[in-house]
Amino acid sequence: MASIKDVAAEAGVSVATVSRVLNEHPSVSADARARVLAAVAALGYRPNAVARSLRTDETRTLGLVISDVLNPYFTELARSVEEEARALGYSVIIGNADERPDLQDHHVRTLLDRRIDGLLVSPTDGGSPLMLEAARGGTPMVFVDRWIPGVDVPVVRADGRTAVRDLVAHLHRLGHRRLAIIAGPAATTTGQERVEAFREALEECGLELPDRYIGQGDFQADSGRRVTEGFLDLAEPPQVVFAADNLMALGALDAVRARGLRVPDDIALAAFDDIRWFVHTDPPITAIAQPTGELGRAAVRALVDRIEGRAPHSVTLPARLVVRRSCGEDPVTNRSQS
Amino acid sequence: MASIKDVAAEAGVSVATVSRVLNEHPSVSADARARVLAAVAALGYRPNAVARSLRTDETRTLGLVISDVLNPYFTELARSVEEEARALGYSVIIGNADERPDLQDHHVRTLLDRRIDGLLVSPTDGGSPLMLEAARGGTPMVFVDRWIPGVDVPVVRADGRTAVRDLVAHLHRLGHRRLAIIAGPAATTTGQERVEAFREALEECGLELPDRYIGQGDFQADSGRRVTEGFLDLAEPPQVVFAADNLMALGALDAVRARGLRVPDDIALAAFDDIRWFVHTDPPITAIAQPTGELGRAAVRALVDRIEGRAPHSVTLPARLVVRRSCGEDPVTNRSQS
DNA sequence: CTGAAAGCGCTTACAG
DNA sequence: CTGAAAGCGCTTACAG
Repeated sequence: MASIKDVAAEAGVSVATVSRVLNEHPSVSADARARVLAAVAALGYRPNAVARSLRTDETRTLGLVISDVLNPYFTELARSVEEEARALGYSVIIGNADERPDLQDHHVRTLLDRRIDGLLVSPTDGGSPLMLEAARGGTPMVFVDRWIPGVDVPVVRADGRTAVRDLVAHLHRLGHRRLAIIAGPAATTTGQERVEAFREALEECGLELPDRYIGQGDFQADSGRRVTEGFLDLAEPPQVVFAADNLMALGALDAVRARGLRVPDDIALAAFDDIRWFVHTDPPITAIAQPTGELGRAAVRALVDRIEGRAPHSVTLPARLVVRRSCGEDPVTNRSQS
Repeated sequence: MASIKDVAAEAGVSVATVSRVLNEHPSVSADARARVLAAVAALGYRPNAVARSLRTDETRTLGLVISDVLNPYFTELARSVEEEARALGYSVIIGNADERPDLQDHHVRTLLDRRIDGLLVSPTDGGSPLMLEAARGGTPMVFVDRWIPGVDVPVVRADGRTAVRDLVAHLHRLGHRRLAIIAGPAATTTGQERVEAFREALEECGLELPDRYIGQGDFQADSGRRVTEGFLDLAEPPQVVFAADNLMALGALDAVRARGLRVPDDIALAAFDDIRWFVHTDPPITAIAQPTGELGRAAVRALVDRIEGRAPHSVTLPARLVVRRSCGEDPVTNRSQS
């Protein structure tokens, strides 16, 4: 592959001049520029980004470590992150942690070794030594969706509290009194928050959230299935199951179906995170929708602010309830939404 | 950030010795090794992969350019690619082309500039000059899922011909005679092949595929919706719609639902590509499943073979029909499958 | 406006 | 076993 030396030789100038033309440095004569450009075209030259990065100490690359690419929520997040980054002149390398702290560390390490300019993380756990060290060690970093308390890193996330309250009010209005939740890992902020928000909302309606109605999941479908089976085995099963993410809702649906039961007649179901397929499931599923695209874009902007020396700020956006039929028919709330 | 010089100074050896320890070169004394390791730990040193790549001319990185990350098929493909690559000691950078040739070129260019060791591509179109040049210019390359004819690049893909024949036989048995297809872009191999396979299978059953029953889609949900509306507007609408990918099936479902019609009573639906949600849609959708994980792994192995100087080979794996209820009840075929 | 030269952080043939 | 040195492909302060 042609190097800058070849271009310089072909154009009859020094490599410095070639570099200046490539970087649009103003002080280059029109003649030199033309000759360089011709040589570049003739040789099909493309600058070596590796060499450039070594010299300039910037890679124009962002790392994004997410907990699970197969989760449509994160897929969409990743997509909006890449879009915004591209618009700002950055590439992004995605690391999929698969909800495994060891894999998460593997990716953080690899990304750091590659000297990415900044790191966007949705932590799988409470924060490994490596991640804490990176955050303190000056690597520009921003948390998206989930975060790690006690670390001085901006957080871009959605607040589902209001939407959860709307959901519980909706359920209460439909006559449901025994509400259960499939929780995410307690080591994640979203895992904790959604349970807390749910509990508070129940309290406002004068309802309790007994321990047997809190199932421990891990944001993956299998755990949703397992927890739901446990709920169904109870002497007094819940009337509603609220899954803290869309994959666990899928698992819950599997479990209900395997027993030959029907949603919402036998048991109601709702989920945190809305996905396109929820419109077409049997029945369509009531869900809490996050402004995913906005989150991704805001996270990139915050990170790039930090990288380029501006003050980054945390962002919290509201989530909203989308009522469908999986909790029963509600003549009051169930309008044109779908 | 500490460099190899700092480590050398701290350990009281030359940078050459540090490098040897780090690369597990055999001729290093136990004493020197111990001192270097101690210095590495003390400084929290991590080798700069950018510098190493510049020197060794290898990045241990694979590029993967896919047509649409939001398509669950490609998400799963990307995941298996990353897994296999990681197992073989490579990282992967994903570029999402969003079915746009210009974006595809953008990613290919960026990846090439970064000097990735090899490129995995599922082309969005018939092949831009850039891609053809890369293929001919010696960049190790492998096509996955889709490919570009006339280029000497190994192809790893699924052959859906048999499964499509099984599908059509199933439909015929159910009494359906007017079958339509929502095709993918003619510029993609999968877009073409699926229509051809469908047409051939129909012929075997003595059925025709008239032009009005071939709708031109682009593998995105919106096109599935639009084409399906067209079908439903026909004086004699088809009895079955076969969507050439899962997203267009989603769009078709939207369109059918918007008209207040029911699947399969008013119109039957089947899709190429199986996804988890198809079990839970209303009704569950009959689909052709690709061995996606295997495809991703085989593609990586072929690419790494090529990179490391072994002879890569093309791989074709069979797809299979998964019968559900979206085409009507079939007492013969519809057994324990789901 | 232009070029020679230094240097980014590594690896590796060469000499000892 | 070890180190000095060259060099990967760039960018950029410096001198002219």
